[in-house]
Amino acid sequence: MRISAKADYALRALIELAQATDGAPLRSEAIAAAQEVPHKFLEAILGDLRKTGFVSSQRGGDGGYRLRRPAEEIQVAHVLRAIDGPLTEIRGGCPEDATYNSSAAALQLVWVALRVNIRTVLEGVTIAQLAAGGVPPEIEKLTEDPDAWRTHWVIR
Amino acid sequence: MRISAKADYALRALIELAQATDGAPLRSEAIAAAQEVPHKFLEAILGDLRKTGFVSSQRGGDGGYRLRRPAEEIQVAHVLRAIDGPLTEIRGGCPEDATYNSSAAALQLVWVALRVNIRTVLEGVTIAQLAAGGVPPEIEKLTEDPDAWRTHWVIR
DNA sequence: CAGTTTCCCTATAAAGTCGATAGGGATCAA
DNA sequence: TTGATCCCTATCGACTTTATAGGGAAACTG
Repeated sequence: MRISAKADYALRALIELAQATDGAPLRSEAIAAAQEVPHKFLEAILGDLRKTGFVSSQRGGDGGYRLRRPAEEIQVAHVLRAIDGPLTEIRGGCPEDATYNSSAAALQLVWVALRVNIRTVLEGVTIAQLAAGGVPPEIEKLTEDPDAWRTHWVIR
Repeated sequence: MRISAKADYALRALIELAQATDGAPLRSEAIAAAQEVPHKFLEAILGDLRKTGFVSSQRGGDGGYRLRRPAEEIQVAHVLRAIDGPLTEIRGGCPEDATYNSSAAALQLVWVALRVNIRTVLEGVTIAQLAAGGVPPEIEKLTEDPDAWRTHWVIR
């Protein structure tokens, strides 16, 4: 699972917007500064988020960006799909379309099961929860094993 | 999670080798034909699998490739890491190295939990199981919900 | 030892993606 | 009208992906 810089920046921008409680919109420059992200790059990402309905924008002196949907309804998965495309892709297609000859047929089960487990996490966390500084208990539970925090290296 | 053609071909080649029970090695051409994979591309992949210790090779008239390790000990995750790199990457680094300011700190928990769930599937299936035509019951259980077989589209 | 077979190594290549940067046009509020 | 801000297009270098082509090196066969 490769999370691009673009997707990471998009999530951080949405979290920042979710934390702006007062009515005033946030300028892209302010978001970029708060999250230490290249301003012009973030501008392009905010454009994508606007086209996909996550934020609305206003130009002019008091302009900026606002969340367009309640933060409680925006799942991490929604953002990743809008920015990076499908969560799970096998050779450029979706898992249920992967076809194998009989000797490798079980591979498809692996890809479908993999997608299920990816969805459990990414559809189980909302921008509102992240903006509040946490994740749901069932997700947090997954991180409690110390091994979860260790990299498993390639065997050579 | 993006599974490249290369990784997919590598897994299918290893499954094919695991099913070759008699002592004779399998020629790359034979594997390519059985799995309908471009021969020259597969040759390069088999070279990678040899360098990473998954297979051994022999040249000459009766040459070909053999598994170098027991199929029961080769996890899908091992192959993907050797061919495609780390299972989970956030902006080019590992989840535990992702750093955020305090307002977005909870994102790291998402990435760590995500990696845990990815590992559960990919470290839970071996080449031997795939060659036998199935996956462990706890993995298969994940695929039983009909929704597991449906694509979740982007919300616009 | 010659011939055949197979692996092995290097080069090439088109297309696409990623992570930006630059410049200026469009729009809005005061 | 002015200044602020969003918005659009173009560009860029580096890298990755999915291959294809040609021939060298080694092993076995008779």
